Amino acid sequence: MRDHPKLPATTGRTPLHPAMNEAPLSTRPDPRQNHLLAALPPDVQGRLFPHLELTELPLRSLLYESGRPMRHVYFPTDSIISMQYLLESGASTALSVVGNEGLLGVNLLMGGKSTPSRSVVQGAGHAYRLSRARVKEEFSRHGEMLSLMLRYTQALMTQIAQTAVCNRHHSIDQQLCRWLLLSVDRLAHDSVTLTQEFIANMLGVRRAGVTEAALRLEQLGAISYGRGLIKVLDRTQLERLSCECYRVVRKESDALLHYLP
Amino acid sequence: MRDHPKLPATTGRTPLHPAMNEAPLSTRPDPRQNHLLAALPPDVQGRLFPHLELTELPLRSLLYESGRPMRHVYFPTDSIISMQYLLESGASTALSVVGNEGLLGVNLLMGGKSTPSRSVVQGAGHAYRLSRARVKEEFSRHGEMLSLMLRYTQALMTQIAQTAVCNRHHSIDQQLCRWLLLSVDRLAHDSVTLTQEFIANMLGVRRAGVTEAALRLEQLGAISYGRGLIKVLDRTQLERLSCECYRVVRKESDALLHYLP
DNA sequence: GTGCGTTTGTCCGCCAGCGTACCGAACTGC
DNA sequence: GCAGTTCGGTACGCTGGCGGACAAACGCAC
Repeated sequence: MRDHPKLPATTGRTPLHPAMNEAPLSTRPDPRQNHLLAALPPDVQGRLFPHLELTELPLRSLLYESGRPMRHVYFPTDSIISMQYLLESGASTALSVVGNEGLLGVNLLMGGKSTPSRSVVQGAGHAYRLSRARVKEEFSRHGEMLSLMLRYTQALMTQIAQTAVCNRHHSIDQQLCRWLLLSVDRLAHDSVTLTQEFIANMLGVRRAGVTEAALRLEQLGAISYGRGLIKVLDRTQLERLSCECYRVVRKESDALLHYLP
Repeated sequence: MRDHPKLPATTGRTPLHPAMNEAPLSTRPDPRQNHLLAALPPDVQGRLFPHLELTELPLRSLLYESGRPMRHVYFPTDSIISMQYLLESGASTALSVVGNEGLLGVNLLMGGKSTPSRSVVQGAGHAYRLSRARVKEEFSRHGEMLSLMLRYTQALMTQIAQTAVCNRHHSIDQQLCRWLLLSVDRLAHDSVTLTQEFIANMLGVRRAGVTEAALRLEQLGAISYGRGLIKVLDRTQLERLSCECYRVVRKESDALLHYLP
């Protein structure tokens, strides 16, 4: 009963499968900006890298739509994508945040064709993608690719689980901190370009609720912001204000993925 | 800030690894009561079944403790287990409900050794278990076992994700309905033996909140209950009163697992 | 530099759920 | 059959976040 209809958000404003902008090889960013791709052994890289398609991901475009067939697996390089669930009422909740530490489309890897959730670009940038067939083929070799992706899946599950916990027990302030930290961790710089409206949609709260929380964080000197740009000024403080959920997710991903080759 | 310290729940009251009660082979329940075990091809069954250990799971015992090494994968036959996260404050939230349709310990399968969550028996009964080594060995064959478990993992992720959504947007009444349905779906009969206190711990809400919700459901004729026993009288109504979260989870698991061999 | 759409700040009434506490009824053990 | 414990019902004041709405600040386009 706490549903609050929201604009159907980004649906329809942007194409479902954003045009693939294939840049000339010489100017392509290094696929190894993505930690998972970087962690693959040379022989696997040799097989896969020629098939990677560079894809431009404009803000608010959709990688996957709920229930629709998924055609590719995406490896973000400098983009950030949120998995979120859109309710019948139009409200939504973000389930996880994925950047260059991970990939999108784990279900494809696991034999599924779609998910109930959708994936929205929350930080414009790029990703490399591989077709379903190509990924399956590599998967069927049961090599390093498989075990790496499975480990990542665990980290992702932890993140989703912790979102559930956070949604039940923690204040908007704490959730905003968690979410800012998760986003900033996945960027080379320390600013997130998003409006409060968008953030409210991510967290599944009122826009006004985000305004109030952001004001408090600004007064504490943890962030500064304005018109769609949030700068993290004091990371340490943000971590202190955040709930245990952030720390749990961080610790778990570090443990599972940070000792990559 | 909405944390509300609870009794550290079942911790310490019951042994972490409940004594394994190996029944004589003749009286062992059929492992195929568990849908996943049943779905394995005969050759895999032939390899694994001799190594299955029947385990008795008393109410409130723990299969896994947060952060502690996991030694077995469990396949419930007539028991129900909840994965839940225990917060520093002592509060908790259930992330998923697992019965004879699934298994516990997916992270083991995926190369992990522990999870931040713990697993609590919420319906006494039995499960078969396999040692980590045995499972890994079978997994390394990359056969039906692997693909089956991966498909189950997807269903589990959906359940956890939907818990996150539900926690954000739906009333206690709706969550109670969802949770009762998920539990009853995993039982041969239609009663759940649990106190309101325990349910409150699962959902991460006040005990009094559960009382109020249960009263409403009883007045509507959907359930009857008393002293730790809840009977589902009108399943259809319960589904109607429940939120979309239940339906999404149900549909997704059916799609992934119901067309099993 | 004017105008308009976007973004952010603020306000108000409302309520679900919280924390806490107390009580009686039902069951258990002796 | 009595004492002690567990379980469920109820009450009360409180508050975070909701829904809705309006206005000010900002910046882009012309």
